[in-house]
Amino acid sequence: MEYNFNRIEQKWQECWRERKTYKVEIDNNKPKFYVLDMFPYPSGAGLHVGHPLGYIASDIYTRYKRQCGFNVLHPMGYDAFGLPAEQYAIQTGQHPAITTEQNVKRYREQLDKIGFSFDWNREVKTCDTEYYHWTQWAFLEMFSHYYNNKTNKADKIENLIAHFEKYGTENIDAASTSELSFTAKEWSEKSEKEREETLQNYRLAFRADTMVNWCSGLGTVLANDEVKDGLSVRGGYPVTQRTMKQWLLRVTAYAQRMLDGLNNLTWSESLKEIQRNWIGRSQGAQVFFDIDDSDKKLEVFTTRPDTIYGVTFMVIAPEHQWVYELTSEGNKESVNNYIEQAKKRSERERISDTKNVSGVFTGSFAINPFNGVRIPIFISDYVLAGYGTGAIMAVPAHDSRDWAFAKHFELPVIPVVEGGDVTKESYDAKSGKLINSGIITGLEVKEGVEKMLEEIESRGLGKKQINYRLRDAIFSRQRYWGEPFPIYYKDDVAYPLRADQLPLELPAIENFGPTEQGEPPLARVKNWHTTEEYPFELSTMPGFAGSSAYYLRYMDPKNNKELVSKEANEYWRDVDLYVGGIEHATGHLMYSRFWNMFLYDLGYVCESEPFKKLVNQGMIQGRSNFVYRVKNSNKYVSLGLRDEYDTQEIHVDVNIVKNDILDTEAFRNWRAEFNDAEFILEDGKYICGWAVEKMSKSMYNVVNPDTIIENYGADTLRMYEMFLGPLEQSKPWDTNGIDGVHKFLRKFWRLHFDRTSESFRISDEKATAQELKTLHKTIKKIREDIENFSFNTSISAFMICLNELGDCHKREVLEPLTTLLSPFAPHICEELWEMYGSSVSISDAKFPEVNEAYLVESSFEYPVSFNGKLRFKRELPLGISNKEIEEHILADENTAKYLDGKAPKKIIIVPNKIINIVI
RNA sequence: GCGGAUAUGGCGUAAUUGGUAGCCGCGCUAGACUUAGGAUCUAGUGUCGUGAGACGUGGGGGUUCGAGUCCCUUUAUCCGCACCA
Repeated sequence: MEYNFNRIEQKWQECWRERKTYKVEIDNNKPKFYVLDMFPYPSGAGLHVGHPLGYIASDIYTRYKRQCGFNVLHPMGYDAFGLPAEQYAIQTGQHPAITTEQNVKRYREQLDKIGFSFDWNREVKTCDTEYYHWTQWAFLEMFSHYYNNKTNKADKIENLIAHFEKYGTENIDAASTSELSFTAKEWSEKSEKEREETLQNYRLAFRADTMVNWCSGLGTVLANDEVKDGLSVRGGYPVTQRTMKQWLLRVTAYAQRMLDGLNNLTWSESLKEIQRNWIGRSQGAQVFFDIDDSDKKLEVFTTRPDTIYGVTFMVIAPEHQWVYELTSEGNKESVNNYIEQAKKRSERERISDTKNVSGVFTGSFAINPFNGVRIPIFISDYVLAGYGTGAIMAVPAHDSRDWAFAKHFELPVIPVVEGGDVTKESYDAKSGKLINSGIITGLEVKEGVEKMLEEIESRGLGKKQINYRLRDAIFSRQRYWGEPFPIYYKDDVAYPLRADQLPLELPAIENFGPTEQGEPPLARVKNWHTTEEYPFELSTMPGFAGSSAYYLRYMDPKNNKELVSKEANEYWRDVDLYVGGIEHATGHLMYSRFWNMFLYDLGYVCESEPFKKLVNQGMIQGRSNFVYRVKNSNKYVSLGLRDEYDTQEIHVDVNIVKNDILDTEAFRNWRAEFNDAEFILEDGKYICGWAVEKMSKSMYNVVNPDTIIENYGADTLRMYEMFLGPLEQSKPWDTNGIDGVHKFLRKFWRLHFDRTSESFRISDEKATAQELKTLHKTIKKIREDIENFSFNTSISAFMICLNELGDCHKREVLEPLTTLLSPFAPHICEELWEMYGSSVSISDAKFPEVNEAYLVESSFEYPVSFNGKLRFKRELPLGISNKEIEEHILADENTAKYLDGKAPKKIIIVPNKIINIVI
């Protein structure tokens, strides 16, 4: 019987659906295991062959774990709110909900064809009201909590208010936008509006005037991780800096915990490093500098307090709050000009223009607190308003940026660390002896830092401080297709809805663009207010809101009383294995950890980290094919002959090319312009050129899983995707080579059938020792490979196994082999499993165990080397002593030949490895 | 500039973790069976050499009886961050 993969796969996919084979429930008799894929954004283009790579890997692992006796949670859903559907809506008027629904349907069809073991009963869509109910709920919880640095966890805002009522800000150590100071009496005298403004300084979800990334192309603000090189990640529109009133999440409160938490996670080092860089912890000191003729003190942050004697000027950012106060009469004009210019520059210009030094003198002077020297204060955009205090003490001798600035404005450069020649360039190294440095002269840099920190604190000039690069996440988007904020305004003061008023449903609208006044689309909704007619917030939440806690919702997706029940959470706990792309390193994976830690503080979840182990699958790039058109003709020349002509390279659809050979008929039919194409062939074939490029429609290199499944079957697709190379490596998709794994499956199928009668027939004959050895070697290898996510080598192991078995039709060998193969190729194995006479799904079969007894060897073939060069091999029994081995070898006639009369200097014997004789 | 990763046949890759480099697959070559094959099967396939053999894991150096693997140095490619004080 032929291996009819189309029939088999369809049959089993239907069967699994009907029997609900992959439905999971809490089962306290079994250990749990949670395997999660990053849920997709259902885009209009559908899945290409690169998308399921991670899903296939996680599915293999899921099926394996299940056969090993775990109760495995393996859900799937859709990250359905987002920009593309909304951009499409603006262009076409088609409601994003409809577009999304269509795309979800298409995704589901494509996913189903690959044969995944998802529990679809637990499907979530972030745009479903029942789902975003809990996104809104979490937001309200953040709104009503602040971060207590003393207990190092989130605490109820009521407790903070109670403290204010009794003691004011005294003894408060809380994460805040700015440090406030007031008494209990002052608090009691505040109006309701003033109190709310004060509380916004502490809330974990809060509203503030803040410098934001404004993207006029998308008509919305963006978070830092949504901007790259001054352009929006989605769409590539330019981004400018602006001050706007926005909702933010105080993720910075959790910076240290997010940093520490990384140490206990089984994530790749590179991914952890990306998060560490993104958090960007730096330890240093806050120092106040007196300002000449003023009672103000300029606050700076420095990681090098040891270089304070080398400070020759100060620099503040153009956006610094004291810019105007520090500017003297005579400098007003130039300062104003500079600030105006700085405002106009986009983020992109500022980034690309880092080599040009620019700045302007304010006319003010600061006083160095250690040597009393009067130092000028400048304004320059190389100092960022958003980091530290927006002001720096400049040490040109030991900081390259300060050095460039000093050279440009001809400011003095005073070396304070021995080691470099500061007339040529700054000496930035953090080692050497301190010189010209008063009380710390002669100390090493490290000692100097310590000493200065003590001095700064004891003299009351400042204190030790830790700064983070991480910014609070801007949480509002001036967009329609997202979760509405459960917030209304009374007298411009934000009030939360009560939990029992949730969910606040996203109202339907018809025009999805911003209003003429530039307000968000929700401003078009007539009844967008509470029953008391207080207006709701017009912004919606960003994409990461919905994806931050979806892994919790899968545990208990239909619960309409809470995000997740205690029972479900305590059983499923956290994600044991998370598979997804590295592109979420600074976005989703940061926000999710923050969100989870917050819920952990409140006692809603029992694990502080959501994703224990994480595997980043590589990106699948496209492999484009080219034809070469002879210029000014409709002739096309094959790759090897193109040098003889003047040609033009044209992308050709990879689906009409096989093994780089063009299907010339299909090419003629591909597009009208090629209808009468002529070909200059080599060896009767048209060979195409190729290149690795991004997989995209415009390169005609998109390969759909559907096409592959039609031609080779889902099992072949699954195995080939794994065979392509190590999971974590990026690689181009190349359909060449798929025949190899397909042939393997066909061969495996044929072993179960009688050649002549074509009926299912396997023999009950006892397996030979050699066959059992091959089988158990393979079981061992496959087990190790799956645990190590080395799926490419496990496919090789299967192939080797079949090669070694040859024409073996024995049940004793083939039946365990079928189970072993079933996580990789579930359809064909289910079909065979049924023929073996089983009535249950193969996913309930026990994963084969290794019997080491079959693997025991009695002898070992030693490679014998002379001076490290292999000369011959000698088989010797196992377990004999090194002395006996030596005797055997010295007695060997080959040895005598290679020794050539000389005596060996040394004989190295590594049991079961090698024998090396040094002459 | 800082940080991370990678480099092995014509191609994708493998190597028991310091012990026979190139497993497995693609491609290619030859043969068999075929009316035919982009089907199937068999054999071969790192380079040079008729051969014995020599050379070979981006380049250079080192440690070692022995290095793809460890150390130093250098080059190239990819990724992340980037006036972060």
